[in-house]
Amino acid sequence: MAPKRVDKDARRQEILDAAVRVFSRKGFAASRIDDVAAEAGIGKGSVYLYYDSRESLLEAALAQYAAGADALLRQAVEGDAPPLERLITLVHSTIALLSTQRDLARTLLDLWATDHMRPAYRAYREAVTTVLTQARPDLGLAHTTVLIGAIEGVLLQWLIDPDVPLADMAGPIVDVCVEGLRERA
Amino acid sequence: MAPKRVDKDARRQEILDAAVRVFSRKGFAASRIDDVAAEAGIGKGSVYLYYDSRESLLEAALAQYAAGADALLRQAVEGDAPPLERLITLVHSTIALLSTQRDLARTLLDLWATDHMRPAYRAYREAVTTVLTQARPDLGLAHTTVLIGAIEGVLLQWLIDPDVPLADMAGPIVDVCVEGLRERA
Amino acid sequence: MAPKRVDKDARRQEILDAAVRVFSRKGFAASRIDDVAAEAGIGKGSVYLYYDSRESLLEAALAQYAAGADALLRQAVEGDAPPLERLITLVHSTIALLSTQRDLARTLLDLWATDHMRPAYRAYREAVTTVLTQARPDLGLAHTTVLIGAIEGVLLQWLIDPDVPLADMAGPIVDVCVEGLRERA
Amino acid sequence: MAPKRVDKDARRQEILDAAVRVFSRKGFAASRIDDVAAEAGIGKGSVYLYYDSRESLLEAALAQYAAGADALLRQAVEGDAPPLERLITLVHSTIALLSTQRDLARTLLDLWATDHMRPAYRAYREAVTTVLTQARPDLGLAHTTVLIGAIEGVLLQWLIDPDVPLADMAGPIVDVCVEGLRERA
DNA sequence: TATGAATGAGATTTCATTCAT
DNA sequence: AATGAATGAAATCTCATTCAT
Repeated sequence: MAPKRVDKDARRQEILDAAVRVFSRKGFAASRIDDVAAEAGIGKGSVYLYYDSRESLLEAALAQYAAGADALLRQAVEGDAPPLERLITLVHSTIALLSTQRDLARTLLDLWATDHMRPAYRAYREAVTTVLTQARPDLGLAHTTVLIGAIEGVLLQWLIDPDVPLADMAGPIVDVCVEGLRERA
Repeated sequence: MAPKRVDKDARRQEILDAAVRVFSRKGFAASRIDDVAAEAGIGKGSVYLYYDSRESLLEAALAQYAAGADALLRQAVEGDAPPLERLITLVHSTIALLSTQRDLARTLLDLWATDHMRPAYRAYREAVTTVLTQARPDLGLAHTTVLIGAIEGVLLQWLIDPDVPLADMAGPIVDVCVEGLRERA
Repeated sequence: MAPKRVDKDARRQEILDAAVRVFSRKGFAASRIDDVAAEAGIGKGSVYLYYDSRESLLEAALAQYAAGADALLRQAVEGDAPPLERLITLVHSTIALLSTQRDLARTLLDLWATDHMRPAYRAYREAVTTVLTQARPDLGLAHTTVLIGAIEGVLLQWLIDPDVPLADMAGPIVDVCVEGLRERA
Repeated sequence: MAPKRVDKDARRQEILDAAVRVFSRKGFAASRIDDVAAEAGIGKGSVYLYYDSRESLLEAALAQYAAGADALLRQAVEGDAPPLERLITLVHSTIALLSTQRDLARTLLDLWATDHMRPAYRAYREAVTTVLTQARPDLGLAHTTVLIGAIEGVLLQWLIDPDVPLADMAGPIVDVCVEGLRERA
């Protein structure tokens, strides 16, 4: 029974990975169930043995990302290190998380303007705001917005142009948007 | 001789505006020609008197934005003012341009990850890079990327949450990403 | 009043001629009212001042041909000359009629397999049969069919390939299908 | 592994046969995909599993005819029998081919004046010309045209009026257009 | 469990016809 | 009388989902 379960879960994940690759290449709107099945190397009908609908594949992709992101956010908000350090860590780890999952990141971007992303996005904004406020109670929402913007905007550039060295950008972002702030203090 | 209701150019623009509003609400992929026609208050077939296809509505929206953006970029690159001032002006005017056209901006975002946006996006990046290099030859690509990222990232937040005061964000962006740089020099 | 009437009739005929040219070029099925109006150099709506519908343009074209053909058939059936001579005249004049109206002939062919052509076609077959029977009571339906076939088949070839010298084909047809018969008698 | 109902090739042929029947009844221009699907007893979308478009159904019908006709033409041109005999055989077998496929023949006629038929038609004319020239080098293009015309014209009559005994017409055509020629030699 | 043929709702697009000017 | 913008019914084609095997 147990091995059976492992197989099913593994197959479920294979299909999800295939779906995310397809979504990344063509965008969710242009991605067909046929494409996902072909990418996963299975029959089209089999996709429906693991996911209820095309839409549910999308939800599973978002949920998978949210799970990873959630851990980072919790660490940042609840950690023991000084707030500024936790903030820097969050920037680094967020970028690290995304830079290893380019297909997923592209899929997220494809949905950024839809209601699907609303919750994940809100959580992220709130966590950064919380930590930045802990670190610098004197700074306002505007600075949070700029910092978050810098992270997302750099991500955006990398998604369009893979030559943008995303993994190396955490440093400059911190230099400009966070360390710069520290210096002035 | 006299046009039945409005002249053709005006009607063309009405339809495009309606389309952009629909694209903004539902995303391009989920927008139907019926929706656009209903939004414009005309029959479905009439849309095709002014645009060849659904796709061409999209292209017209992009072209309209590109025309506005192009003027800003040219001013920034070719203007007489000192480079740093031109850069600041570009940030302010880009945000001013977009903040008055929220629906169009959302449509652009909906397409950000597609090939459609590639050219406009590249032009923008190159212009900012050019001016920033004029202003601060010592700074590298990484700083350009952060600055562009901050602008786009702030835009992104405003698109998802209209309460983000986009029109007021040019100042903080400049403070953090540009003025900060000046001080250090 | 009279000149007004003449104008209307002339315009009606202009439109019909334009329609036949368009039908000839594109086939009736692919011909649009817009095409006809453009060919006639008038507005699309004006076509409807002279013809009730697209279909009625087609009927008018057929009626016009039928009127010309009818005269030929009557001459052949009712004329005073010897039957064989009347038959030869019919072959010559039918081909003469069609060879000066290639556009109309193409339009007819486009409709050959439709119910529209049934009556005109039946009248033609009956007339030829009548005259051939008068000329050669000993010959059967099969010979009529071959003769009619030869005429139509030659026409067909000319419609597809304008280089076929239709106007010169009446002679050979008569030689083979009619004179050949006479010789044997 | 086992096909659900019939194997794909058989289903493809069923659909084509249904399409040809519909084309025959209504003409290609007036034939709807729904009609074809209904005639084949399947759903509308299923037609598209086997043919890319409405147009491709037409092309398949033409290709199917062309394949059969091609065999006849090759036999006539390359056979060992005396030329005149091969010509007579060609007339007989062409009519035999068409008389067993009335629906297909009507479809062909529906397209006679279109570019689709140009190649098949040209091949046919060339083959007849070749063989007739072998048989009677003294006869010119005009006689070929009359012979081809007689065949096609008889076919035409049968298509409009099924009572015309097409299968019995090869004899009279040969008598008039071919044997008649022999006698004179 | 796995498959892919079959389906039909729904989308895009065309165009004959109408009618306000 | 003449126009051509506007319309919407009807056609083609797509594809998520189902289900017989």
